[in-house]
Amino acid sequence: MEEERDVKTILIVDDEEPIRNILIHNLGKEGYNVIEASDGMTAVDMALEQKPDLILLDIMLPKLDGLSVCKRIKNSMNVPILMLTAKDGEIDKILGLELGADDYITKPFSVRELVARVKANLRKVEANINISGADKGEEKKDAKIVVGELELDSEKFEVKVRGEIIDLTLREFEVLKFLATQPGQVVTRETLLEKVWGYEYYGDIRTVDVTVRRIREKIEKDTSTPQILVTKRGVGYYIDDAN
Amino acid sequence: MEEERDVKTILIVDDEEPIRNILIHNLGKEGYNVIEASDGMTAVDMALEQKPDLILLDIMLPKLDGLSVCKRIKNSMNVPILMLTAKDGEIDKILGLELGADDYITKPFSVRELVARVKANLRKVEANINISGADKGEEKKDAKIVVGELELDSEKFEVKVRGEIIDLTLREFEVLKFLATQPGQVVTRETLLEKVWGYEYYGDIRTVDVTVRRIREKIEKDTSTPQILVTKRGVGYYIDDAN
DNA sequence: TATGCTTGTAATATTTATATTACCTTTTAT
DNA sequence: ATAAAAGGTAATATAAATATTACAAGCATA
Repeated sequence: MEEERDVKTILIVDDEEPIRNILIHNLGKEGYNVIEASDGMTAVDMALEQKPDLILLDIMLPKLDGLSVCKRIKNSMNVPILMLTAKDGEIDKILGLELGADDYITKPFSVRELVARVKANLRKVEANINISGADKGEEKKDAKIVVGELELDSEKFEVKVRGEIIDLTLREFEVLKFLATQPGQVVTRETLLEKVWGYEYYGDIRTVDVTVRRIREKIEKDTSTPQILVTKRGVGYYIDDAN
Repeated sequence: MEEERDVKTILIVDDEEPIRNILIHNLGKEGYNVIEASDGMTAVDMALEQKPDLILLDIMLPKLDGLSVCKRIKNSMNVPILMLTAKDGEIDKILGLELGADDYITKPFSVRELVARVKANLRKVEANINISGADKGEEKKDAKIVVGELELDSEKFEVKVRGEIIDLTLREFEVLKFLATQPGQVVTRETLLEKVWGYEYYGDIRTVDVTVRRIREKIEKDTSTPQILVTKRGVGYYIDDAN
């Protein structure tokens, strides 16, 4: 029978001290040995030197972003990496770019859930079970979304309207994509701010209106009577799939 | 017209007077009604008595610490609480988050950021009140209501009558939805005003009639002999589910 | 560091929803 | 049948949400 192995070490990488403290406290309480880094460079160094059993990695980092950190570490060692993200759009990057992240969790996360995920990932490694973050969102493979005369390609970040390629900025693309993944469903501005801009965003709600207008300028025949990206007054916006 | 309607009240809880003053000044400037408490006990009392729309709560307090205050208040009312924390000794914050604090901000904070966070949190609450559970992703249970030849979809804010999609305004939709959730049940105008328009609404009762009429124009074959949204003379309105 | 592109902000204009009012019609009770 | 009550309607006024615009700030790139 296998005895309990020595204490597991977890490396936390986040530039916000409060977040690190939350994690240190809770994971420490669970009996893990916790080490921390506040920027990407340091994270890579610590990972290679101390060889933690698991890494919690924020995607937004100074000096070297989380995605690059993930790639570099995965390049030279096989440690489970759990990514922290602030908005839904970032999940695509994690899953799509084949960085080798093993799991992800969106902020704001419940501490209980995070601890559970950490445990699960450690367990799986120990049992040598091959896991991938993809088991969370199978349908994420839908790189292409087609709604009416709208086509989105999340891999190419390309949009076609009536067959014609349209050039959207990243922000515009993400808003359109979020709406297009659930055609007909009315989405509030608040939801868009949270899912596209990120929960940490605290700006004017009208920002959404302006972005919507810019999208419309590019995809609608007549901006004054939108046929695709439609307003539901008093509620928010939706993609009209009635066609 | 009066201007007392939606002035939001914010309770500031901090033992340092200078901090309180900064907050009072800045939030007051933004048009909020600001009340203050300098210790935990008073804070709980004031919260329960005055029912502020949002609470700014320092974690370090005399008499009763911020965490306990948070817990007590959250226990008896559902108000957004924004925790203020000093930059060191942050471990406690975790607990704050687990206790149901909605957000936190670390000292020293930028006033601009704090005001933005306050706004964001109030906005979130408001969005949830106005469009009840619409995109909270919680209970999809009552997303669709079908009564006779009437179908309501609360996610799409869409109404179908005899298969045909009808375009209702938000107010119309909410009245119809309220009635449709309890088919056959007669609802008074007063109840509708309270449930759809809101507690604090004091306006003409005729408003209901007019709204009902507009709904009828859209869903009834013949407005002079309503088959779906029916009047119960002397009482109010109801959805006829006898069909 | 200059340049162009993206994004956010704030002020204003426009559109749409909603409320209110006055008056009309129907029902009810006597 | 008639008055009183209840409800309906349409026109208009008001309020609110949204659209638009111009500009500024940020960022990356050359």
